[in-house]
Amino acid sequence: MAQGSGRGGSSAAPRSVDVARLAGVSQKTVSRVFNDEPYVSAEVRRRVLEAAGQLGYRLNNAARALASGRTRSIGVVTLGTALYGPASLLMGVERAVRDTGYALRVVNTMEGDPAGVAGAVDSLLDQGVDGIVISEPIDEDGHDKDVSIGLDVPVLVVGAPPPFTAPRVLVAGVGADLMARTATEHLLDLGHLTVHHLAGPQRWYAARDRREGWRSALAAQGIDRPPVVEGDWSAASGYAAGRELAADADMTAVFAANDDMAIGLIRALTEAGRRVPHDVSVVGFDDIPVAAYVTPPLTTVRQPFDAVAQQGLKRLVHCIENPQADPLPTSDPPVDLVVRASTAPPPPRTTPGHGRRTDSRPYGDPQGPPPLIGGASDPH
Amino acid sequence: MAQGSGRGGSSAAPRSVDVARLAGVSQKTVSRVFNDEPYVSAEVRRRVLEAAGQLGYRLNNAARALASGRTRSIGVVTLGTALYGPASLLMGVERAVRDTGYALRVVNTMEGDPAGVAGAVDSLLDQGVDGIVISEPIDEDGHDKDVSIGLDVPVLVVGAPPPFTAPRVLVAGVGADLMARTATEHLLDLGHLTVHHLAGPQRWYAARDRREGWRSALAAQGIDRPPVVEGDWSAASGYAAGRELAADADMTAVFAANDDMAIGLIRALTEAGRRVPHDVSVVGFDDIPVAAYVTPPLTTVRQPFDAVAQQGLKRLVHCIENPQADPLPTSDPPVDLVVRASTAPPPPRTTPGHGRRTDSRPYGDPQGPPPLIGGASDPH
DNA sequence: CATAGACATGACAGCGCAGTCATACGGGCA
DNA sequence: TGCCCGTATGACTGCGCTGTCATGTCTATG
Repeated sequence: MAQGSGRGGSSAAPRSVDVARLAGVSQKTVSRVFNDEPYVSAEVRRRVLEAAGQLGYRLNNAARALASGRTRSIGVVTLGTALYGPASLLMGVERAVRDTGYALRVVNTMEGDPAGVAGAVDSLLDQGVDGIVISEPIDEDGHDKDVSIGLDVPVLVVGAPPPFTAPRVLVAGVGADLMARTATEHLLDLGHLTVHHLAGPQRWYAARDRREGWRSALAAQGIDRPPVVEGDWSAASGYAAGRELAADADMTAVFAANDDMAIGLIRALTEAGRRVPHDVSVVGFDDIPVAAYVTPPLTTVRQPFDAVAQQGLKRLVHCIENPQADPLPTSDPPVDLVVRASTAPPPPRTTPGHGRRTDSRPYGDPQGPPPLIGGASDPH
Repeated sequence: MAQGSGRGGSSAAPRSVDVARLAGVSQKTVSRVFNDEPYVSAEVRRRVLEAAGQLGYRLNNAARALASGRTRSIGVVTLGTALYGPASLLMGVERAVRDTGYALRVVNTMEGDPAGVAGAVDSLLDQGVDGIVISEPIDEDGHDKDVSIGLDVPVLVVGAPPPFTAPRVLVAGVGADLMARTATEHLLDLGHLTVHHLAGPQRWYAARDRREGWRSALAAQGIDRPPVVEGDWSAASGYAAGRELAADADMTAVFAANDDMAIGLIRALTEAGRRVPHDVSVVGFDDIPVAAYVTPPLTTVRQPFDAVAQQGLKRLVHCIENPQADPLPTSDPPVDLVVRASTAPPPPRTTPGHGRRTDSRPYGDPQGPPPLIGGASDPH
């Protein structure tokens, strides 16, 4: 229909019949070649490929999807932010998807979007996908709690517990709780009596996870938990939190739920005369690209986005292609604490207030370990 | 085929015929309703929608694409990095695409990928898209120069000149050259005699653009250009460049092609005893989220990613849906220089070496304007 | 030498929709 | 009254591919 002109036309994308005719085989054989099906002789395969190349033939995906019932594409639901974590995860997913031979469809859920994750999933189902990846979902007002997937499409949830009612759900944890715990323990090991926590917005599962890791590290040692300060991931919110925390003279260590907030926090502390890491140690989370170069270089935790995405997608694809089979096992990603110069032992407690050192070295030149740049403890 | 079972089955996605039967209309009428075609009475439309809701019907996109020849999706080619610029642009594109009613397919080109942009475009064409957005392409060895799009699919190139041979190409500039020029002029206006440039990798058009803006600002005032130092966008490369530049005692101002490099640069200068902004002023590019909170808060240029993406997509969609019509006009995005505390007038030149001030205020407390946080000159 | 099996290919139907055309109805206008 | 046009609907076809099954050829084996 679209193309009413008779056979004579020279434009119009070539179809598999055209290739078949040119190669002197049946249309079905062309299909076999392009799907790597068995039982095609080398000679015929060669002829078909040559004819295809000559005509500039490419498989029509729509027809393929219609006939086979599979779209060979995977949908991803992401937050619509350029935040380092979500963005990195998305890139990891893209890389991983490409390896699997599937195509990628992307849909955002804007924060505050009433439709939320459910709407995004719906739109992916409309578009037609064989599997869905939900990356770091947030829990808008608790309403997303029970997103149910009507269709029998497997879902991979990354970085969150499964709040989804669906026939087949996989979970790929980035192990944020464990990593947060490691970060907190690092501070305790340095001798800090307790560790404050600058949390992310608790609507985010990722933020809750990190808080939980912090909580469990303190709980394991029977340490009381100072009140949690909550930010919104932004450096601005970290700055605001820092002004608040700076007032607490006993505060010597903070675990921030991401690097941006840690940087804002450090700035506020510095302005308030609390030196980092002299007076206060700060650990971030993410290892954003500039973390090693801010002042002081930030001790932080690096998330294995690529590894998580790759493993998760392998499992998702397995689940798509072997609907009955058991899901592949999952292995925990490694924890990677990057120790730089924003953490140090706490100041001596004999004299309350400032420590005994009165040298005038500016904050820009911390006395702790020298800035680690691309060195042994800054693997890359 | 896929489904051999007779009519009796209760699962299997409902088709438009099923809806038609239930609503007592023809299949074609259901199609009309779902495509908002004219000539459907209100009563029939209501009945169809009700039946569809009852059955949980959703249009089958593959069939639709096959029958109509349009996939209603747009492909994006991005670099596979979580760098702030590309990531923000991608998010902007996602938001904009959603508004247009198209779906989004995403493909990365990894840096160093021999196939490069051409391969990514090819894979999108394989997948079937009605339009393509190429976001901040890079020019791998100059080989990408002439990516030609065989199919008659309109292409929108963002942030680069059009190196593409295609029937229909649109360009959406982020105006990086103009912005770079503004940044450079800001430094000259402060009294700096010249401005050094820490460039991005010149394979990137974005990096070339910024260098060109810097060049033209100096050229306009007849100022000699110091040699360009080239980094790779990373803070590490900025740091390395900083060590190099710090040796040049005459150097008082640097325009860095992105914020990450600016931050690494500042760290290196600070370690070398060159205070920012006392001794050296630094301007970054991008306005990454932490830019206002590093030490010193970074003067930088904010790119209007959302505006560019939105306008570009509007034009692309127009081009898709009106193949013959003239492309929509383009308007230049606004330049947004965010002045913070990393720039100041140059030190007095009477005494070579350090300026006249000897006060011992640490760098963390710059004498320039106070850190601007969420204030008037930090609009957000 | 007959025959089962592995291999190689083709004929045919139909996936679920949108395009085209035919048809039927109702009112304004000559 | 008859005609035409705008409206509303349906029958039919085919988009380009893949699944199923039939068919044909060749080799190994009893």
